[in-house]
Amino acid sequence: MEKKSIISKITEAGLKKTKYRVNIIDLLEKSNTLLSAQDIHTQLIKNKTKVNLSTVYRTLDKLTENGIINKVDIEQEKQSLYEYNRDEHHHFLICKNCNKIETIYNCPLHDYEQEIMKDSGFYITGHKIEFYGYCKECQKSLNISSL
Amino acid sequence: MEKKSIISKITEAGLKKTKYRVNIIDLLEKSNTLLSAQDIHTQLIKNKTKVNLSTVYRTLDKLTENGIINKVDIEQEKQSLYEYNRDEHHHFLICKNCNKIETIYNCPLHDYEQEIMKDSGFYITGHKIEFYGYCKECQKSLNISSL
DNA sequence: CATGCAAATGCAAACCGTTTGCATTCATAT
DNA sequence: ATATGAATGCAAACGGTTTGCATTTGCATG
Repeated sequence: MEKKSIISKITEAGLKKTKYRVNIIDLLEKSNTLLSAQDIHTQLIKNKTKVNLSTVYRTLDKLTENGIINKVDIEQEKQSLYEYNRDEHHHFLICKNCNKIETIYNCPLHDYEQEIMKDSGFYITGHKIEFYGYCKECQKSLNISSL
Repeated sequence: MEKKSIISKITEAGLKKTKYRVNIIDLLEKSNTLLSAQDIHTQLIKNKTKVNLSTVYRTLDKLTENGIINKVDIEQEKQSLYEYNRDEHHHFLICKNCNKIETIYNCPLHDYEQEIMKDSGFYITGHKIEFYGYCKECQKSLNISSL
């Protein structure tokens, strides 16, 4: 993503443009994996951007509040993870062996939610699914026959 | 559940029968809500069973490892919660207003999992769903029209 | 019933990801 | 150019959970 549109993301949210916000959005937008606050901190330091870990946390909070990024809490991960928000509903496939996290973009729950609402009276506004299992590579190395 | 069958649960798992294990299983089996380690500790103290919090944690770990209870991590809850394992596949409805957690017992994901496995090559062994929204009572108090 | 051994427990301290209070610096509206 | 509130750095606190170690307990065995 160009720097311009990163900056407009920030200002449109009513936030001040700071180098950390720009850098962190950029990092997340470019990353093809979920990143923890620590990961991001390490990356920034590596890129010669000295920054305090607590600033990273505060930045991530602000960006999450404003819908620019998503905070993702995965069951067995101790650290919260973050991703750039591309406004695409998705869920994660979590490998129990190598801990790799894959993303899937279709979701079958819409009809089912209607059904639950009718049956239970609970008004559903969102959901989260995590699938656990073994990725292609680990199936081979662990000798798991998938189908 | 009678005390006898609690004890056989413990011994069948190859664990020593201790008063804490018996009491904690009993508590969870009787509870109609999920309980945290703290909740359980408080309950035991209230029932005149002096016990250390770290023992509660160790007991819950052991019982979880042996499939007698389930550990449940809910997104915004800081503490892990525990429930007696009734071997019924289920998911939770989490009220964003009062934080009450309801349980639902049917699940539409089986067919969908087959599809994902075929499409992605990822071998799925389990999943977790959380639904967020508003329970019946909170819909009234917050004036949310559900349908 | 006595005994030995591994497992379970209590206690205090550590752990670790995250948050917070406060003084300083910075972004931006005027 | 400047004033003002927001953002940052730093160190310390927080809080749920884990751990090391000395002591106690459950239970298999004789």
